[in-house]
Amino acid sequence: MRRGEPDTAPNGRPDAPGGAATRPPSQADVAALAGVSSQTVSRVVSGRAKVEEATRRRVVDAMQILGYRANTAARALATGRFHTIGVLGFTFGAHGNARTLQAISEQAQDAGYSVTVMTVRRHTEGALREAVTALGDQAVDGIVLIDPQILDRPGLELPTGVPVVISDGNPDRRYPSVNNDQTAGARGAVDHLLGLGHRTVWHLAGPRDSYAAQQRAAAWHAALKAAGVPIPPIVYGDWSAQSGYEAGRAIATAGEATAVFAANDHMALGLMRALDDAGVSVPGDLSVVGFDDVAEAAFFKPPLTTVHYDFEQLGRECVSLLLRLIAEPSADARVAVAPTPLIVRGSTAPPPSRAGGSGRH
Amino acid sequence: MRRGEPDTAPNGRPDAPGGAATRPPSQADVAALAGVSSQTVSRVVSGRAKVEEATRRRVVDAMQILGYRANTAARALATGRFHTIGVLGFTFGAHGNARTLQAISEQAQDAGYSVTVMTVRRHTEGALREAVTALGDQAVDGIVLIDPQILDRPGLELPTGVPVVISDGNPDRRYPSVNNDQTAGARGAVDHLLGLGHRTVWHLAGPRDSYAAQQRAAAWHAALKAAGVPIPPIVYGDWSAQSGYEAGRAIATAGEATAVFAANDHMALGLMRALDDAGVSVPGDLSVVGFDDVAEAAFFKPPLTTVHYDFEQLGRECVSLLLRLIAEPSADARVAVAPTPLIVRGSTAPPPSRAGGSGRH
DNA sequence: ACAGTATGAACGGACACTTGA
DNA sequence: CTCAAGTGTCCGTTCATACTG
Repeated sequence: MRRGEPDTAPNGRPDAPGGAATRPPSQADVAALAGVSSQTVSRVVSGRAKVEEATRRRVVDAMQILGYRANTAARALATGRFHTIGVLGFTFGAHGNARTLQAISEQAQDAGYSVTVMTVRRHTEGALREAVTALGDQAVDGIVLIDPQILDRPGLELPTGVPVVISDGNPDRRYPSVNNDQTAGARGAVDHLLGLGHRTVWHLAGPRDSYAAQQRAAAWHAALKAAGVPIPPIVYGDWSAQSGYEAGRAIATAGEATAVFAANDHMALGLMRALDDAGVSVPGDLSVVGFDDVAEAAFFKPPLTTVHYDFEQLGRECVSLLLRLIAEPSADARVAVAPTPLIVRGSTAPPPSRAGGSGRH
Repeated sequence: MRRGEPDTAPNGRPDAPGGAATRPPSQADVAALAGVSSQTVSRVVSGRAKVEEATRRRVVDAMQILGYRANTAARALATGRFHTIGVLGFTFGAHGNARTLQAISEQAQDAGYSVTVMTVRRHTEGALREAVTALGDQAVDGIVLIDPQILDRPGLELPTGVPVVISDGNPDRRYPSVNNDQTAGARGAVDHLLGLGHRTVWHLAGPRDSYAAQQRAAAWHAALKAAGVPIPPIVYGDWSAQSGYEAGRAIATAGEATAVFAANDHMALGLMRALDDAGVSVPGDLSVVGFDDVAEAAFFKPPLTTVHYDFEQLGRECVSLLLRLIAEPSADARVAVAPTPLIVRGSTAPPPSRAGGSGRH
């Protein structure tokens, strides 16, 4: 039914009859109704040029009547700008990413940008290429990479020509990144525990391929080294409470640790549960510190001492930086990092006194 | 630098010199390089028409060399299809919505669709209109409404002309919806508790404006009524653990309840924490059932008995239905609901024996 | 007549330039 | 000469149709 004058209603006013709407109203329709040229409609819409007030009103009224909405595709085609940013990640279902995405969405919306989410499947080769391809199909003005380890994927090629900002990523790479101060957070956790008198602090780390996990582990290591205390082996989890539980069983069995710094709150929860099952009291026998400060952490039993992480600010800063780079590709990419204060609750205490014996088994 | 022949390189091959890429390659560029017409390139891209194999190869090679990506805006303009679905909600940072969004994203991607997230701010009038306007700006082929109470907003007008599917929404409304079986889930929770011998079951509900919360509360009410047991007053929370904690204090103070069905796991967590603080043992003195079955619920103390909720299936079904409606607006909107089985863990038990006295204060 | 290929008009909006008071 | 409004071209694709060997 494209260009056929015979079988279609005249282009001028396609939805006049009460039937199904043929197509959305265009600038031309508005112009016709308002008795002006479509150029004038464009002026009114963009607000970038002078239009006489009376004319403007007529146009606005016509838009109202017809229910005119600008066609983003046409606008994007003409301007080369999509007013859309893409967010690329493994998953948006996980706590931290979800909060970051929400902040990104709000900040982008305030700036008049839409947000397109692009999921990279963890385990399929093809899907990876697909997601990135879609992102490269000239549909976004910029990209926030929310799971930076995606960059380690072989065969990955981020689209060139659009700016990319990495959320919580490796600053050594070729893209600018926005980071909360994970190092300070981890150090704060370790120092808190050492300050309570613990001889050393164990670490329940996130997965090896996570940059955030690596950073936290490195900061933990550095803090112990700086304090000159022995460095226990790292125990690895996968961010899940389940993995924390398994780690907790191992730690309880080993029976050496008096303090554990977990790389996120969910693992800390599983850890505490395993310790409880093993008859190890938290914080009486063993102190636990988490990371993230999820809203539930204060209601764990015991309430979890944890490092507060500001995902919202992270997301907002990513958008700010990205929009700056979109407007001015050579813009300064410095970004202020958000602090990561330690929230002390009930899961940490001085180690059990030597006098009382370590005999908790 | 638009149409000026004088000050611009000839349109034919703008990025030939090694300088900064002027603009992405177009079909015309590919066609020129391959020595065919751009129409032939279009055919190769769409695969919808016969092209001689040798020609096809030349075109594909040319696309490779130039790094050609189809311009989605131009395609959308020409076809009227955006291959994008919009997801509209209050927040994607909350647990359930985040998981649903992730499932939507994956399912949409598999079908070749992008996903645009549109956040409606809870408390600003203007922003609401803005979000919906953006969504209505002819940029999506369909919408999944993930927070159906958005529909209750005064002045809200969802764009017409694109199909809308509601996730977990009121089926009485004008849009088709996909629902997990919340009613069965809530009934299962209540029946489980009554089956354990509790005289009645209290309900810690979600916020009044949430349709999901309403449905769970209604099912709880119906189950009690069907059992012919007394119906305690509803206690309201806001989904947060904090609100669960406050409710828990009130319930502990009242001292009447022996069983509480909480409308989500996070409130159940706060509830249990408050009970513990008040010296009420769970499940010894009081049983608690949650709703959602978050991954952490098994690691609460005690492990939470809860109704399992399949957000992933919910999201997938929403996309399936929406794509069906996009392809065929009059398609059948029936959708199979996912079961919501009760997962029995450690937070439920028979009520304290009357003999032992109810005297826990 | 047949198989492939070339042609040119939309799609809706933006913008440089032009025209009318 | 200023300022509001109009004209015409182009953005990159798709699709119907005309063309060619």
